[in-house]
Amino acid sequence: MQNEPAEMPKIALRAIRSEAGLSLAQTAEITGVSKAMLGQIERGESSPTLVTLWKLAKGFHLPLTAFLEGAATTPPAVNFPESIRFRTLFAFDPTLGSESFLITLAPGQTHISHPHDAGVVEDIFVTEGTLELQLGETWTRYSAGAAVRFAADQPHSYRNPTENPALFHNTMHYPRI
Amino acid sequence: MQNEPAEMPKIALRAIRSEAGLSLAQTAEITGVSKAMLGQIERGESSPTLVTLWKLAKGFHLPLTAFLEGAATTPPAVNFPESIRFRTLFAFDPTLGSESFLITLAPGQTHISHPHDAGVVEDIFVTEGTLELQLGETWTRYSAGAAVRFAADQPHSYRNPTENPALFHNTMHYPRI
DNA sequence: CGGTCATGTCCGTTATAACGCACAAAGCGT
DNA sequence: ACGCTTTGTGCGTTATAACGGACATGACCG
Repeated sequence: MQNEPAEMPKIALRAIRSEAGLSLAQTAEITGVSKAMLGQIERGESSPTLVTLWKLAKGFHLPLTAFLEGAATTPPAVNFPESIRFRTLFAFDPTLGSESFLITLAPGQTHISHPHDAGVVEDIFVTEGTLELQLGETWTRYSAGAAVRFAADQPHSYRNPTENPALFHNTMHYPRI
Repeated sequence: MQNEPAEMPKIALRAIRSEAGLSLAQTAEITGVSKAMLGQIERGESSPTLVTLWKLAKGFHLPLTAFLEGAATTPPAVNFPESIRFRTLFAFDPTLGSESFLITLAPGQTHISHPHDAGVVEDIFVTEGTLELQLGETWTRYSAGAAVRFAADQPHSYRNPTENPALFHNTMHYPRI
């Protein structure tokens, strides 16, 4: 089983380069990788070294993952009922070790969460409105688009200090081992 | 000009391997990369090829990004050729076995995702607009508020058939072997 | 103290990534 | 047409990634 036909990982170099409107020569200039090599990489005739990939990333001022097809991934969607306060998006799954919720916090409301087990990590992503999170003594304010990850084995609270509802994503990770 | 001291990208191989409690020989067995080469990579004496990195990722059933330390430390938002925007909310964490993105799909755009490793589960939550997900042959439409979980070890695509941008959350789970 | 096994590193050879330069094809003036 | 430029690809050489097998070290056990 082990070696799959290998489906050699393809590099998004050609797409990125043409997006930037650069020639091979120009790309060689800014990346420090030879023109010939760039061509071979684009045609899949060569499997670049990590240092070469690094040069490309630096030259284009992009993260390395921008060139890797298999690194970042994709999405889809489905229909669900609406307007809920505390909605379970994905129930706990022992194999995956996580569960996630969509939480709506009404204006002025505060929610106190008791500490979870040691090692548990919690993710917050604010999709709408503004939310304040208390960790230890300090409250921190987060607005739509903010993403926070923190250790959940400590007391923490949420509150919505605004006049509008706050909507956020909450994912709990229960680490393996 | 600029060859910056280069800050040669470091590979997290040793950490991942010891985490899994494997010897070099065992690792060579499951990845198909020779023991000697694994040692050199771990000591930074060799810059692995993309195919080699790929073998490592396959062998450990991990995404490629799990091995790249400096990959996520560059820009936060990436522009893909096809007008799809990936913003990394939480980079891959081997302990938690997950990574998550915020994805914007422009009107009329389609994005094709290659199958991931067996057992990989993908979560989608639509926060804004409408998008369609293809699993196998069938397209399904999802609107804001919809949540989907599906096996990512199959080809899948998403598209935005509307006139407005679609915004959704994407979380990848890499289950323990 | 020897064996035996496991670990990781060193060494010689082969495969191939990366280079520089030269070339063929396509574009642009004049 | 003709040069001149710019595109990308081909070719020979060099650098190095990758391999298999031998080696040194330490752990465990008689």
